[in-house]
Amino acid sequence: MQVKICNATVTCLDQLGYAETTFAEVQAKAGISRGAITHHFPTKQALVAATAMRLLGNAQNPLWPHDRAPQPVYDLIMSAWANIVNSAGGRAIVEILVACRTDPALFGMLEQSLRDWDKSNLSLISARYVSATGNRDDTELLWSIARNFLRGLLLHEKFVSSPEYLMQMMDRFARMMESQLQVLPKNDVEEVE
Amino acid sequence: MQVKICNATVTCLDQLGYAETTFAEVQAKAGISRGAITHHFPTKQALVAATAMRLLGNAQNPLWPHDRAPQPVYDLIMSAWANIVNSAGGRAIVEILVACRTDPALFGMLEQSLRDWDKSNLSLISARYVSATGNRDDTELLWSIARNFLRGLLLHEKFVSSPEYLMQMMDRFARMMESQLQVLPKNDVEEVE
DNA sequence: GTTTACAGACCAACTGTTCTGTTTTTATGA
DNA sequence: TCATAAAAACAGAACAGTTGGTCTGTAAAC
Repeated sequence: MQVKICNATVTCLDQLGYAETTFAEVQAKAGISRGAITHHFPTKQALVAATAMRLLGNAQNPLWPHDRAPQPVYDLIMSAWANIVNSAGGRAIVEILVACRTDPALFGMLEQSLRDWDKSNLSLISARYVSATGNRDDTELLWSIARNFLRGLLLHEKFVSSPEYLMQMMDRFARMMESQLQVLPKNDVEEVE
Repeated sequence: MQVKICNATVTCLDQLGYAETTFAEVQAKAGISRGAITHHFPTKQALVAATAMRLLGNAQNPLWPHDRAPQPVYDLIMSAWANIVNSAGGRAIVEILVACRTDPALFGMLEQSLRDWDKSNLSLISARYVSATGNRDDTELLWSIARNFLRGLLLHEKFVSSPEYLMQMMDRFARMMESQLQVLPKNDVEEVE
């Protein structure tokens, strides 16, 4: 049930935005009663926060499975855009991030979790890629930059002159990152908790 | 009067977000009557769209005056962050961009203007900087990337582990851009309409 | 005198939350 | 195993507060 509610919330956030994501709308989209939602999530912030946590859990990189070699930098960036950031879940996350900026209650619920996710996500990726400088902090900086660029691109998407131009931006950015990062050779991988 | 109303709207967008930017709130912040707002801007979308246009007009680069030499790439990126993107107006613009994604009425009012602004802004900057490849399209791509990164950074700002880390990201990104772009020598500048 | 600029009341629609019921599951004890 | 009590899961009505938009009234400008 909670899964069903959160999924409907993601759809609402994506299609309607944070403000228009109302209990009534989620209820209709999920095909359940009002009481079911308020029982599990007493406030709107609790509903959205729970949805965010679920999204982050799912997005904890389905992109590089443990048992296969890491993707090339270029491919990873491209598929991160297509499969994560520019997906219903990715767009929902951006709605939530924006809402956090001006909704103190929501921010309080998510601040620590988002910080932790950020750290663990960077740890995970830094274990498989390395900056041309060999510096681990630099690797994390570069991937942080990539994530922020992709999120920013989401805001620009509807105003881009053509879909091809957006792809050119992606390509140019990915090539630039490619020149700064490389896949770690397998024997150099040190497992991170 | 319209200026006063729009300024109050910017403050509201920045501090409260798009959803909480209500007529009542703008009215209170501007210290005027309800009728004054609805007279000039019959709908909320009209109010926000007018505010956006005004913001874009103001942001049409106060950063590189016509009578002085262009700033170095690094400096331009740094001051664009501090003075444009991460300002009340910049944050308001991001709120509006996000709202446009799910508010068709607002999107319709701003789509063309934002596209035009984008184009003219890139034209202006491409007249003063050039990609290492010498390709003008590449120059525009790079500056588009920069703008989207800065906007994305705005969403991340409240979740960054420390202000210093954010500055490290800025520094790293600016250095990366610096390696791809250079200021055009003065005699090469071709004026663009 | 006609249009524009402002003032402020008014209203229907909607929102988040609370609440009272009803059903289902779970825990308990003999 | 099974009765039964307690708790959790759901359903849906009710409500106070707010919102965007409209409407009438007044003053000023052209």
